[in-house]
Amino acid sequence: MATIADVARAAGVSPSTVSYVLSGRRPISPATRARVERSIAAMGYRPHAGARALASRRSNVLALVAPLRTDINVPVIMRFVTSVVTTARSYDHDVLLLTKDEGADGLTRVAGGAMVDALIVMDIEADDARVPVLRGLRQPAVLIGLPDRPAGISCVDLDFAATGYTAVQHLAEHGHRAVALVGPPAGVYQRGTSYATRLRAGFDDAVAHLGLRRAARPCDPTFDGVAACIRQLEAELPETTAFVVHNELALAPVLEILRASGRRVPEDTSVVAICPEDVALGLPVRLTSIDIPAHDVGALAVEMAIHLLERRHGAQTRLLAPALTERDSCADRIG
Amino acid sequence: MATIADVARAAGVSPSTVSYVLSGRRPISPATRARVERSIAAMGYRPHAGARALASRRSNVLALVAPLRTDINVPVIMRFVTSVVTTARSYDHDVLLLTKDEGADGLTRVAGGAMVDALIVMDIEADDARVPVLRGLRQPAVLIGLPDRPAGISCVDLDFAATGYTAVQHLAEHGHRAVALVGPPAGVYQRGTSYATRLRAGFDDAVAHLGLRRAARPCDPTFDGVAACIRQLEAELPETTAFVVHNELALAPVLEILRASGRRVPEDTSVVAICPEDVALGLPVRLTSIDIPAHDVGALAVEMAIHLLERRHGAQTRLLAPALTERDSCADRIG
DNA sequence: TTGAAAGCGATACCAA
DNA sequence: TTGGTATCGCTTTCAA
Repeated sequence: MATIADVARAAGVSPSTVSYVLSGRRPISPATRARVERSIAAMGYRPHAGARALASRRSNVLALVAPLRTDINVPVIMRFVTSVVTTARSYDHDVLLLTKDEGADGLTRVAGGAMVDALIVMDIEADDARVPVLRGLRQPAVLIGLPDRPAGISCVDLDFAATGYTAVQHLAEHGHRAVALVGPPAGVYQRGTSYATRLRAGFDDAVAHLGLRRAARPCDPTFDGVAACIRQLEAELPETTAFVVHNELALAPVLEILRASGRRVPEDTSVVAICPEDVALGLPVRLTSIDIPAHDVGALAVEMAIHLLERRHGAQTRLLAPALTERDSCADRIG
Repeated sequence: MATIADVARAAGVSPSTVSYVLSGRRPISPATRARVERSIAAMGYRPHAGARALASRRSNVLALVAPLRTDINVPVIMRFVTSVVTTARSYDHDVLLLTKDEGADGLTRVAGGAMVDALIVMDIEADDARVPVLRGLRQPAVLIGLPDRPAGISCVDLDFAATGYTAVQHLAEHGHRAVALVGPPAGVYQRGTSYATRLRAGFDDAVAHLGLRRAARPCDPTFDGVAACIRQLEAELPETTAFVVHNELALAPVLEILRASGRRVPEDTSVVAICPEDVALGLPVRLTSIDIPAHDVGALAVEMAIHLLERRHGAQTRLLAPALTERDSCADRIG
């Protein structure tokens, strides 16, 4: 493989000049630049990433820790990952993918070995053991999610509390007085994954402030699981006229079960979903929904990481405001 | 950060001894080893990945190129990714994730810069422009999928031709004489993604050999898309009594549409799915299915890459035999 | 505007 | 069984 010295020789300049042509960190005369660039192209030269990382103390790689489980919410995860990878590339970084299962050790491994310049960590739990570890690292970190004590670490996420509030408010404005929440699977709550509890808190707040009645349950995203969930919700609150569904995989079964039991959406029962837009559009009824802006959140996470690296700012928390889109699953409650 | 020299000094040995303790590439006396390991632990020493890559000509990173689009087949992709990442870790490698959108340039970039020791590439098209590029790289590559001309490159995949054949054969054994194929979205065929055409070929082979009639169509995985697809299939072959569905996202709509039009599964209409096991189990009817063994394929791809690196063998193609699991969506055709 | 050379932090060869 | 050290390929400071 050609090295920087080979290129320099071929161009009749010193290695440092080649380096500066590549980095643009000092002015180069047009003539020299042209000769160097021609040699680079002719030899198909690529800087050795390891050598570069060693000398510059920058790997140009971001770590992304994703919950690679098959049991939940896969399409949304994939959207975050896609957004992070493509945005990272636009900042000249690559992405090293770790699973959440590696836990804190994985973080110290890739950070300690200087494999990565910064870390982006998804699926943050309320009392996440990884947060103190991240605080101790040399590299900056951005959390996608919100732990109980985010001090000193950057976070970015949808504002799930506002999302829960907004969903209920919308239903209240349509005259609904009794609303039921179909939540994520029980495991999500048990792990303390904070988006679930935050949404629930906003939901409860709105119910209280607006003087409604409510029922709320976690929900397994299988057909039987959804059926059981709805049965329990209606046993608890028989006058329910609207559902807030915060569980992407449960959406199709919810619609199917309502239909099978003779309740039309939206004429008899209203539904507000919290899910990505294309999911809301891909079901038999076009769902009124609050988007999970995975693309924006992922891109913002990368930008924050890059800015942290450039010391453009310190740790900060950014919660994106929810946006509700009215479609065909919500109607006025008559009478 | 502590370096190997710091550790050596603290342990009263030379840097090379520390290196050999870490790599196990030469015998070390128990006493020395203990002292070194104690220093390593005490100082929290981690070898610098870049320095190591520079000196050893090994990054211990695998590139994984995945189709990070949101429009198709997301959960299966995620399974491949998960399997590759976890298996790579078991061979002491990390995974750099690239999107298919980066194309051949992405491959030459990470390979040319020696960021990775080997590449694993998903979603291979019949005449994939990346294959000749991979052939020219210094690093070995493993394709998940099967191009038209795989010479010189390792491939691993489910045997989709055998899968299509098996699905039809199973239906024929149950007395079905007219079968319809609900395929992947048209885009998948247009891109020439080979699994789609290979399955289709096996499907057609079986139909011919067993003397059946058939219709086959691509299918958009939205509710409306599936409805249109089924309508067209039945217009083309009104006597259809069974569906082979090679489109994960279409499964729920297919069942719903059949049910809505008064056809019971399996009493009136049989369905064989090609999909991951948990998808087959998560629908209102437990589906008779042929598993897409994403976990096995991903793990095998990593193992092949590692063996290629160790020069344990040369390029080879491995197609995994399909396994059909009978569940509740297939019944004998009476009369 | 450019060059020379000192690191960066490992590995692995050559000696002992 | 261990040590010394050249080497990997680049960045960046210091000089010119």
